[in-house]
Amino acid sequence: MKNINFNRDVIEVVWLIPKGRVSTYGAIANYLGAKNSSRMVGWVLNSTIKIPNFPAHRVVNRSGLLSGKIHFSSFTAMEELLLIDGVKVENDLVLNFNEIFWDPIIELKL
DNA sequence: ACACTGACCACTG
DNA sequence: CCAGTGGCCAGTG
Repeated sequence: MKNINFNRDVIEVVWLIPKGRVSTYGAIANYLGAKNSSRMVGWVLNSTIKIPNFPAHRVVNRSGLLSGKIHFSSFTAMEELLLIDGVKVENDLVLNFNEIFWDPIIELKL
């Protein structure tokens, strides 16, 4: 696996997303210097389903849509996990997305 | 080697 | 706001 470093970095950043906040595929890719490779972030996340307590549910797409919900154990699992975090979801959309958006480029600023 | 598929996104008109 | 387009790159058949 050539991009093992990228995989590890994605996982590392997602672990840092605080409870009650959400980030996006693009923001994480951008932070890791893989600006146009947001698809790869989703690809990495797909391999994290086996990691216990991994907060993959805190990563949504750029419009706050739960585009990854179908990859969870059940179709409601992602939304339920977000509700536990205190994040309100309606129609697979994070309601106050702009306010709780966690951008690693800003939050983990050098 | 080729074509197609994505947990995506920025740009353009 | 919406549709089209192109870029990204690991897997899969």
